[in-house]
Amino acid sequence: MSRALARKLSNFLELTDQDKTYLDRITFARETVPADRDIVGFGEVPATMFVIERGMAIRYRVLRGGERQILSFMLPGDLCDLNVFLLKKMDHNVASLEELEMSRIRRDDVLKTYFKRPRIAAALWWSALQAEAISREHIVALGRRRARSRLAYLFFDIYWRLKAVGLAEDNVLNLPLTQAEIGDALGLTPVHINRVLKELVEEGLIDKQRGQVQLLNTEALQKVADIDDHYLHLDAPPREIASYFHDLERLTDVSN
Amino acid sequence: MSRALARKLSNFLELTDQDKTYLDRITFARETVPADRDIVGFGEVPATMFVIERGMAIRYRVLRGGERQILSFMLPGDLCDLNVFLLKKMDHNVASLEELEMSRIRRDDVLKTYFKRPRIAAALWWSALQAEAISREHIVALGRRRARSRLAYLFFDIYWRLKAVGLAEDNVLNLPLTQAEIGDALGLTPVHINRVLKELVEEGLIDKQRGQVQLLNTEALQKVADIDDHYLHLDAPPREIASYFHDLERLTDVSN
DNA sequence: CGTCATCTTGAACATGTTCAACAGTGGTGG
DNA sequence: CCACCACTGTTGAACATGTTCAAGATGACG
Repeated sequence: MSRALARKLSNFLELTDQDKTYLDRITFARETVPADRDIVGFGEVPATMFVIERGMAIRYRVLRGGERQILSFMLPGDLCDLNVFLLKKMDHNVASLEELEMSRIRRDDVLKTYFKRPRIAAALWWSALQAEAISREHIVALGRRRARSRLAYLFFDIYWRLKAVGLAEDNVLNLPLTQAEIGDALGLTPVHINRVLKELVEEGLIDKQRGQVQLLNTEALQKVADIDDHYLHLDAPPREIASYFHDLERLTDVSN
Repeated sequence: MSRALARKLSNFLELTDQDKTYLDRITFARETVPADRDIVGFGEVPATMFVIERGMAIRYRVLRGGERQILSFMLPGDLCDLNVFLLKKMDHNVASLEELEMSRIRRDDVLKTYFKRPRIAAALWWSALQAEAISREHIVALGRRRARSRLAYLFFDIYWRLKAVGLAEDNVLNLPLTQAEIGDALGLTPVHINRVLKELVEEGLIDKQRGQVQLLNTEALQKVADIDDHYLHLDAPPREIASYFHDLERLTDVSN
């Protein structure tokens, strides 16, 4: 059922057919969500975890004054949240940015995975780690980068992540965001986003049209962004860890 | 050996004497680190995880231009990182802010804990979750709050966390930070920190002297910070989760 | 074809930065 | 014990980046 999840996890380890079958079995209730709908609301106690299958979602917080801060973007294959299982209630919202498809994974099945399918659990853990690395980069961007730099960083973040799940052509990315939403992610006003975006286009660094951005000069743009492509930690885990989980799984009941 | 860790984890679940003995057994190599030393450097592959026993540390990144962004503060009982185990190399540094004591936990012992002591593993997982909630709040602060608000937020963050491990008297917190370091955490310049700090003192909201901050009017200050105290998720996990791990542990070999 | 959201642009403004100078403070060695 | 040094904190003035407010243009969609 969940092609996206398998695709994402296979960045971390090679999935056997058996693994893929297992993932198919625990993902269920695939559904289509219209654009701009809250998927999980502040204060709720989510009973299942879910996976984005198609489309883009955000996690965000709204402050008392009504300002919004987007905490992260969720792309196909991303999980939300390995975490919320232990929390009593959500401290933020999750919403669709466009029409998307998602499916669910039961809390029980996640817990069981931890003990019955250590390799897959390790891959899930890994994807949580990657999310944290992304979140660290977000903090750096908001704390210590100027507007142009934040924008460039955003493009690369999304581009590399889309690319990692095979959803971006070379130097082109779909970005179904209004300028206000970009501002909410980067801690800037829509007006300023508009201006800086215009600059980047005029300088020939990017081109844009209808929710699509083309990176015209990646080298220069990456200099503007001041990042390298290592922070995503998309490469496989250290060998010893991988083999630890592999060995462990051989000793474990994999029958269900 | 590790009083701090047990103290912290007991916020999440009741630790039996056996649990405490187990934690003692897996923490080792307690050592004292002088102030302003890198504990784990960028690019390194950490072989062990560690726990802060006494004192304060930071995780930080340095940009090409030399600007620094502090990613998080690490207080006694905090782990660094449940995460790095799966990463090939560190994408940030960890350093001591003052003289501190830390001890280590072997990678193997962490992995074994996951399968042999599910309850403790759940508590470790929980503490990783809490760290993420803190990091979400950091993003909100940097993205959508003004300087006064960020400062007030920082005081509460550290205060509540210190309080949770029994290390803060009422409305007083030790904050062994220079104004430059506060700036590096909040995405502001030292000069501006100085000015806003002065404002807060003149308004009678706080008092400060020698690395110590007193919260004089918590109600007003919390309004300035625009946060509530729920985000730390210090309360226990949902009952069903707790009992799941409890049951699981009864079926598991706890002998070593 | 009308309506709503989004985008675009200008001008005045605010918050925070930069640069620079000096004061306090703690630690070190003579 | 004092003198010196380095780091931290403090303050002012000019400046820059990004915000706010406001108005109009464009575009998507029924």
